Parts: sequence; structure tokens; C-alpha cells
Amino acid sequence: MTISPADMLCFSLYSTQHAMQAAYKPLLEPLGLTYPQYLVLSALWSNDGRKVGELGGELLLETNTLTPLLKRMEAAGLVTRKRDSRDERQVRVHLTEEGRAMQDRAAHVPEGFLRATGLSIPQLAALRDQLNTMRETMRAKT
Amino acid sequence: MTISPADMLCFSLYSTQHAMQAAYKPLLEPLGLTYPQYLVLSALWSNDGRKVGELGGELLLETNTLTPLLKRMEAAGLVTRKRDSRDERQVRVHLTEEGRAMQDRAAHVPEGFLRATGLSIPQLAALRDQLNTMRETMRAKT
DNA sequence: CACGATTCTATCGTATGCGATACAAATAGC
DNA sequence: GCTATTTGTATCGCATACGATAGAATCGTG
Repeated sequence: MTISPADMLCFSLYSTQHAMQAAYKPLLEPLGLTYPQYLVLSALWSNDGRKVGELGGELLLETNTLTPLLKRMEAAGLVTRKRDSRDERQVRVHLTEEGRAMQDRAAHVPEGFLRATGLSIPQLAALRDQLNTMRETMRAKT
Repeated sequence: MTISPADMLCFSLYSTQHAMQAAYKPLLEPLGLTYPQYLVLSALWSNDGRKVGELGGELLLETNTLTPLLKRMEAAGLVTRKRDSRDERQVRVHLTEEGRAMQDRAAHVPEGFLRATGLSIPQLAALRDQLNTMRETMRAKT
């Protein structure tokens, strides 16, 4: 009697995350966005003009992931990347007009995703909080 | 007042899955395994000699992911891939001696991951079931 | 039994993620 | 004020993931 993937929490997390990105696909594809790009835009809609490292801190991604991602978004006309004149090491990421306009074009996305999950708002919030707690526990044990 | 990634369930799922793989890394790296490779082995330990498509059905991965993954595992000496003589379209995946031996070498991994999560067994099972339910709901809405 | 449809796996192209490393700019000591 | 260290990004290599497509083997139907 061996444990199979279906019994493992890690697999539930892994496969549900895949299903989540698949659920976002029909919502984001018409906008020409991938899920990580949508996350970056969501971060910038809240707080524009961040440094690459600050975005990484919020999204828990390294620069080796963010730099190419941001370059693709720059090529797509969603953001600009400019070296800070005060400190030439830093790169500031700003939304373009098109990047800002995307917020309205994507206004229906959260609702669409919520429906896809089949969860109520309280259930969603509870699951989110459990996941966040578990994530922080795992991150602390470095 | 715009929603930021920290408030979004999707981001909790996304970032917790990354943290999960990071938590597995110190457990799997000494064995020379990646997390998806560990999943494939877990599936085969339960049920060896599966077809590529059957593994994909259990792990919810497509052949365009599994084929290169299995080839790397074959190169690493963990599995063999053989065309079925009955039906040459099918490829059977079998554990090698080394692949079977890995089950003992990895015996401490579940315990190590459980500790990293900081969850009790009942909490883990409850979270797993919530995630599975949500995943199946999302997958059904294709 | 011929042959189009279906099945099963593989290949190709693109987009993440991350470890290791590189490199330039800024800072800290002495 | 000069250099060793630190900081902030970027680059490189490798391993997933997946949509689209290809290609071979088998099946179904007349």
C-alpha cells in the first residue's frame, strides 16, 4: 500500500495551480495576457512605478524570471522600463497608457475566475488565508 | 482602491505552489530528483508499467510535458520506455532497479515535507480535499 | 479488405521559474 | 579618496508546461 499522487497535498497544490491557470486562459487570452503578466499588471495597477526588486518582493519572483517577463511586456507595449537617474542600478517599471487601459478591459476577469472556482466569497477568503499561512511557514523554514 | 496580488486567491495558489517546490528542493536535490520527477516516481511506485497517457491522466499532464520528462528520467536510469508489442502506438513506462530503490531512499521525504508545511495531518487532509474539489470544479467547466 | 477516422506519442515553438554567475553602480571602511 | 563589499539587474543553462501540429499504428465501416 503505497501513497499515490492523488493522496498527496503537494499534488493537490500542483494540479490545482495548473487548473487555475487553465481557468484563467479563456479570460486572459482575448486580452493577449498570460497569467504571470496579469499578476504583474495587478501589482502595478495598485502601485505603479515600482522597482524590479520591489515587484519581485511582492510577487515572490526572482529577477531572472521578472526581467524576461517585463521585457516581453515592454515589447507588448504594456509597460516601460527605465533606469533610475538617482541610482542607475535600479529599473523603474511604469504602466503605459495601454497597460492602464487594460485594467478596464480586464474588469470582468475576477468575477469570471470566481465563478470558475465554484466557491463563495467567504470560502475563497478562507482558502486563501490557509494557503498564505502555509506558504509563510514554508518560507520561514529556509 | 484596487485589488493587489496579496488579496487574490489565485496568487496564494501560485505562490504557495512555488514555496512548496522550494520546500521539496532540499529533500529531493540530494536524490537528484526534481519535483515532477518525484511525482512520476510516486505514481509508478503505486502502479508500475503504465502507459504514457495513463500517467498523464493521473498527473494531469500532457504528453508534450511527459515525453521529455520521461526521457530525462530514462537518461538518469530511473525508468525504461518500451513500445508495447501488442499496440505499437503505446509506450509502457517501467521502473528500473534504481527507480525502485529510490522509494527507500526517499522514504523520509513525506515526513520532511509535512514538517515544512507546519500542518497537522487532519489540517493537511482538509486542505487537500478543498483543493481537489476546487480543481475538479474548474476542470469540469471546460 | 480498403481507407478514412481515431488513438497514442512525439516534436516544435513560446513562456515561465530558478540556480549560478556576471556586471555595473553605489556604499563602506580605512 | 580609493578600493573591497554590497546592491540591483541581467544573462545563461536547464527543466518544466502547454497549444499546435505531425506521424505512425489501430480501428471502424462499408
